[in-house]
This record gives sequence, C-alpha cells and structure tokens, in this order.
Amino acid sequence: MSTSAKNVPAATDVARLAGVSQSAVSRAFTSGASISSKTRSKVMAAAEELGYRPNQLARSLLRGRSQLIGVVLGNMENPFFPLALETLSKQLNTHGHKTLVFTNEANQQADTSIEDMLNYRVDALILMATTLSSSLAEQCQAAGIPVVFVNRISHAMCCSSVTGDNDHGARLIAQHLVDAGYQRIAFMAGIETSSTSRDRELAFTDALIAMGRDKPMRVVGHFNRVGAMQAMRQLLEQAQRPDAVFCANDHMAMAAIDVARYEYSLTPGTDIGIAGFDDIPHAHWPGYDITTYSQPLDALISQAVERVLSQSNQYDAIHTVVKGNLIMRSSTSPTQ
Amino acid sequence: MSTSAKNVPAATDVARLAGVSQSAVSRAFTSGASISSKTRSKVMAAAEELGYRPNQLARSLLRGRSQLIGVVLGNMENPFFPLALETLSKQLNTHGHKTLVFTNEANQQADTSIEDMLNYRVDALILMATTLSSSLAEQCQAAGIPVVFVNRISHAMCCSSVTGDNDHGARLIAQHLVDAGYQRIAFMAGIETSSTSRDRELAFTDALIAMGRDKPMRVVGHFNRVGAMQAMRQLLEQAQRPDAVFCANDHMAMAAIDVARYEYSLTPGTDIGIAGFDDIPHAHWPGYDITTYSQPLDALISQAVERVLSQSNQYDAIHTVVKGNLIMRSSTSPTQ
DNA sequence: TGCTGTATTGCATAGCTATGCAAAATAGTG
DNA sequence: CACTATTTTGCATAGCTATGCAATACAGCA
Repeated sequence: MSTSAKNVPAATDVARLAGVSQSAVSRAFTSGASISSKTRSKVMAAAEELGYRPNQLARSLLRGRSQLIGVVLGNMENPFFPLALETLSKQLNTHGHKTLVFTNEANQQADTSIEDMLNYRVDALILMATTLSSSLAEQCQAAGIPVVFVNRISHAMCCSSVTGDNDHGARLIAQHLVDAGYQRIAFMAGIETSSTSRDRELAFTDALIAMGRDKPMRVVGHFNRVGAMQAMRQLLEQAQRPDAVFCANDHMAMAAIDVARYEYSLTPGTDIGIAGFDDIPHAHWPGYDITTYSQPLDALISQAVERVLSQSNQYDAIHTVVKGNLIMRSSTSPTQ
Repeated sequence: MSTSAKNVPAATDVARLAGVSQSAVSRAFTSGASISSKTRSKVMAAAEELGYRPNQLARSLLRGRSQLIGVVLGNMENPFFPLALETLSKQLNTHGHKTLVFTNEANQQADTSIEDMLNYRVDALILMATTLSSSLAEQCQAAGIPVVFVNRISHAMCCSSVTGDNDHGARLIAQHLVDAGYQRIAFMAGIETSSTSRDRELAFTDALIAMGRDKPMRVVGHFNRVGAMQAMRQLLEQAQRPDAVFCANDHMAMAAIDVARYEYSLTPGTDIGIAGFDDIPHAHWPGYDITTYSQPLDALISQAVERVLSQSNQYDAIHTVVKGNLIMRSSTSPTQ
C-alpha cells in the first residue's frame, strides 16, 4: 500500500490535456512571456486539474540560477541569530528567493557545509558567525557566487561584509563607563578569533587608554552562556574586583548579570556596571535592562541582501558598516 | 569587469581532460558505482584541476529525489524553535539532507511558502507551529511527500505528528500546583487555535476539576512575550487575584514572571506560582527557575526525522508522543 | 595459450523546462 | 479584401547528470 505514487505530472502532461505544446505551458508559468490570455487560462485550468507545478529544479538547471541563497549560522543560543535568520528569510522571500540553511558549530570553518550548498548551485552565500577557507572563497569567486559575511569580517579579502559599527560602539561604551564613574573596567571577549570580538576589544581598549586609563582586565566568554558565566566568575574572584564589565555582546552580558546578581549578590548598575552589544530584545527586559550599542537588524540584513542580489560589483569586496546607537540603561547607572 | 564568469565546469569538461567518458565522471562521484580505482583517481584529479563539483540540481532532477527537506517555522522569538531548527538541521545533515527553511508568521497557514518548496521537489516537509490547508495536504500526499508536524497536530488527518506529552504534562502540572497548596489557579493559553495550547488547556482544566477545583480562570498570551505580559497584567488586575498560573509554554512563563516581579513586586513561587512547558534552557536561569514539563528536543526531532526519512508507511498518519518529565523549580514553591 | 566469468567502460537516453527561431495566426490599415 | 506588422505558437534543442545495456577489458583457471 505504500507504493510511491510517482504521479507527479510534468509540463507535457498539462500540454496534452490542454491541447497545446509544452512550450505554451512553460510560457503560461513564466511572467512576461509571449502568450495569449486565452491559452494561458486553458493551460492554467489543465494544470489545476492535474495538480501540476513547475519543477524548479529543471528551471534552475536551465536558467543557471537556482533562486536559492545559502545561509550559514552559528550558535542559535544567542537570540541575535535566530532573529537575524527570521528577517533574512523574510526579506529573501519577498525577492523571490529561498533560504537554504545550515547551522554550523560556532566559529568552525563552514567549508564542508558550504561545499554541499555549492552543489545546489546557490546564487549567493550569506555567512554569519563562521569562517571560510580562502581556497573555498576563491572557488566561490571563480564560480561567480557572491559571498557576504554578516556581523563578521572575512580574512579572505575577496568577500564583502556587513557589520555593525563595532569601533564606534565600543568607544561610546568606553566613554560612557568612564563618564559614569566606574574605576576598574574589564572586558569580556567573545570568541577570540572572531573579528567581531577583536574589533570591539581593540576600540574599547584604545578608547580607555586614550582617556588615561589602564588597559582593561580581560577575560574570554566565547560568546556563549556557560563560557560567559565562567568568565564572569573569574573576574569577580579577583582580589581587585572590577566595578564594570563590557561584554562583547548582550547574550554574554545577560549571563554576566545573572552571575553577579545571583551568585555574588551584586546589584547590576550600582555594585557593578555591565554593558553589552547588539541590543537584542532581551536587553530591555526588566531583569536585565542592559546598556548596549545597537546593531539594527533590519538594516544589517537588508544591506546584506542588497549586496548579494545586486548583480554589479560582485567581485569588489565592500565592507559596509551600519551605524547603531548607544542605549543607556540601568545596568550601568552607579548612582541609582 | 563584472562580467559573469560562467566558468562552471560540467562533467563533460572533466571527462575530456581525464580522457574518459562522462559516465565515468558520474560514477566517480557516485559511491558504490562500478568504476576502477585507477579511472576514479584520474577523474578526481581532473575534477580538482577544473574545480568541478557535481550539479545537485541535475542529479535531483534525474533521481527524483532532491535531498532537500522543507522546514517551516513560526515565531523565532521563542527560543524553543531556533534550538529545534539547530538540532533538526544537524540531524538532517548527518543523513545527507539539506534544510530549506521558511519562517512563517506565527500560526499562519504556511500554504504559499510550502507551494514554493514543493516546486523545489523537497523530499519531505517538517512543519513547526504552522497550519496547512487540507487541500495542500492532499496534494502532498498525492505527490508522495511525507509531511510531519512537530509540536502541533494537524487538522488534516493524513499528516503525522510528533509532540510532547501535552496531556500528561499538563496533568502533572495541575497536580503539582494543587499539592503545593495554591488556591486560585489560572491558565494562560497560547494561540487559541493551536492544538498545543488546546491540548494542554483541556488536560489541565480536566485535572483540576477532577481534583474538585473550579474551572481555572483563563487568559490568552498568544505564545509571544508582549501578549503574555498583557495577559499576566490582566490576571493580576483581578479583584480575586490568582495565586498560581500555568502558562502554556516557558516563553510566556518568563514574561509572566517579569510582570509579576517587576510590575507587581510579587515574588515568584511565594507570592505567585508560575509554571511553564517545554523546559527551554532559560527555564533554569537563576532569574526564572521555572517549574515546567520537559519536551526533550533531541528525541522530538529525531522522531520527526525518522518519520520523514523512512520510506515505509508514509501515508499512515502516525501521532508520536514523546514523554518528558515534570521539573519542579522555585517558581512554584510557596513555602520557600 | 584459450576459455569463461566478472569488472569496467562508453553509448545513448531520460528527466523537465526555457528559449531562439521559424511558422502560423491574428490584428491593423488603407 | 489584400497586405503588412505584430503577436502567438510549436519545434527542436540545451542544460547536466545518472543509468540500462551492450561492448570491452581484465582476471582466473586449466
């Protein structure tokens, strides 16, 4: 009883039923093709009757464009990425593209997964929180497949990227923490090899030094919750405990706040200042209320989509920086 | 300079360079095909040199199997779904399948997005937090495409489903709340049309009544944070304020806790008991620590994957229920 | 060496649709 | 109505790979 149906009708079946040629069927489903409305409706009726739907695989094969966009994501634990995927998928959809998704181990090279995607002849690649070997990057370039990194800058120079304003944001945070009167300021890095974490750290450190402060104490949270909690404990066990921490993203800042509050009975803001980066929705949940620098998701994603879908200048590596805003909240108000 | 490269080599190019036929190239890339190791290595060398990779679109077209699985997700705001996607994508990958993803508006019919996916000849559909018109479900059945709902039961009877044990879980929660001594127990529904919410509500209500309680006060949180916050306020504004709430999932329970604690200065557990469902990682964050009934993600997903990839019995609608556990935490300890 | 049995190989075709080109049909004009 | 300009249609082919089948090469054995 479980015999495979295999009833999937093809264009020729529809053609036969409608009494037209296969070409007519094809044209009926191609907007802008040269076909009379009369035959189109004949075709549509027959198609409806048979349950025909054009085979996108054949179409893609012939056209050389699959309308598929490969997306590689890292850690789904950080809400930033699911939300990014959601808006990305929606935006691609309005442009008539589908999303072929692959979730990678955080910060792993995405090579093997990307090779698979290339086999499907994806029209472009959007990479978040992953790395790409330069050899594969060259292959993409050779094949004419645009690659754009989001929230990450590639080492392979041929790839474009769209990021938030890590430099400016980190400097504003530094300034803000100093203005607020914090004295011993620390930094919690994410994944050390990621440009995201490094850029924020460099700018943050630089700004502090420029204001006459010492180089901040430094700890590594690996962009995940467990790592950030450990890192925070490490900070709070210091003899000279810091009185403020800039975490390289909000997700780690949340973990830091939980450790400070529930393991060390410190009140965020007054006892210890904690800042993040991204402005994910959770950052203004009442239990966290994190000072942060925003990465506007819609803008970030639409830039990436634009870059990927615009045919021109595919081979120029364009690094787009989307500005955000410093958002001051109670996690860094010592006077309150 | 931005002329499209179009250098993508095909099997015939490799064949020419290697001095073999195109069939040989095909066989070299097909595991288990009849080919001598000598020619295979010749082919591989030539392929390497040209940067050839087999065109999965052509392969899929010919084989009638695309190795693509369509996945439709709802609200990415609830961490349950991103995590589910992550494990799903990984599991599919180990089985040699790719994930074609679509994020839908919560609880919308996924018809249009699914039609697009059908055009790509997905081998199967996995639907989370969406609905499917019965006509489209029939089409899928006719085309031999297995459809399985995860965390949701379809109205169209022909589709399989994998869910947590909503009935048992809700009953255990009811029992637990009564045992803990709560008196005025309320229920926060999710999306009213979803089977998930309804099943939990029915069992919960039934269990309470069986224990001689009144039918619980009822409020609707729509499975999202804003909705849940409003619903919680509504509850707490009652003259006869409830002293315990069972929220249809953890995501809403978190919102409920925030409202109780930060807007009404109530201590969860002692002043008001709050329970959830799912046991998402956040449920044991120290700021929440939610009593809940677990939905084991790995088990849930591997059941779904198995159902979808097993060729046999595609047309029997099998409803799999994965058991979880009641997990008691401080959000429902009135004595503490 | 000569035979048979097996492992490899190439040929030709199928799978489904889009599109250039020429033929046919239609519309437009006097 | 005759004739041209335009639209619509069908034919044939291309796009890339997998696979049945027949042909070839190879190995094994006496």
